[in-house]
Amino acid sequence: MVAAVSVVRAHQIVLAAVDAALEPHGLTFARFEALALLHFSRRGALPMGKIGERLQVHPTSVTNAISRLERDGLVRRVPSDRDRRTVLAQITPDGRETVVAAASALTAAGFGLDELPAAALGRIHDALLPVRRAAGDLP
Amino acid sequence: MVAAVSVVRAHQIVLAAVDAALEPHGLTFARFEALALLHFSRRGALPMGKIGERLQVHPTSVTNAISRLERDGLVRRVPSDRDRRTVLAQITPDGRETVVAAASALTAAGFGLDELPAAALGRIHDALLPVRRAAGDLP
DNA sequence: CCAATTTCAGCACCACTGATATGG
DNA sequence: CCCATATCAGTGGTGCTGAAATTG
Repeated sequence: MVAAVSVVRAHQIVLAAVDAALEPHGLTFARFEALALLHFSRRGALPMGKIGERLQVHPTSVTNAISRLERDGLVRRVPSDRDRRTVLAQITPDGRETVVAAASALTAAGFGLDELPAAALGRIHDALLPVRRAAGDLP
Repeated sequence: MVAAVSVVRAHQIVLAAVDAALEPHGLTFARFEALALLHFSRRGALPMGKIGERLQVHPTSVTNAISRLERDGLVRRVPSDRDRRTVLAQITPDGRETVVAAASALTAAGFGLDELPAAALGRIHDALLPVRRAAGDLP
């Protein structure tokens, strides 16, 4: 119980700091994740379904996030040439610019963890590994 | 960055399990927290503002959560006799019954952490302590 | 005919802002 | 007159379900 409350509380703290850092760039954490995923993908484009799979979110959430990113000109929807059912989300030059700037803002803000030494950050990551592994969040 | 993503991901996993355990009792995590806070309070009643302070949530969120708990008969709103501006949320017998049952369901579900040995849970808690301390979440 | 992919409409929840009524 | 307390209305975000269209 104590561990669960810790995780929930820590999340609120970290996410608040993350959102504050992202807000000036017009991004939420979910949308930043999607944009970063595209940025680091091979072709700068992925099928909608693949995005949901990687990010562990519902298909409709992907539709929603990508729609907003598209409205802001950070992503384009392009049809796949292999399967006419699938839609690819492709990051635009504007999108790449934004995601890089947002990432800088995040590191500058320290993710809400800026008071902590690197060793503490490592402990956090290591301690949470088994949780994520048990949930299939990691390979 | 890795630590921050770990916290966010772990939160999603834990909260999903927690919500699933709470759902049969008609509670969300936020409402469970509020109910538990009242249950363990001295008089079984606290001012709305005090609840928001302890739970680190917005005043309007408290109004919302308590309204729903009241609708379900788990809490009553009673005026304070010391300050006619303040409203006390008081847990009802039904509320106490529900919060105890929900807590059992939570421990039975293992908080989404049931695959982990106690040592791992301790490490999670300890690793996240400095985060919460830095944010003033702990005394 | 069935399955996969995406989208849409609709609902519940949470968090916030701004305005308001009441009272200290 | 100013501040505190709580509420309400409205907005944005997220996550789900159920249904639809299109294609494999």
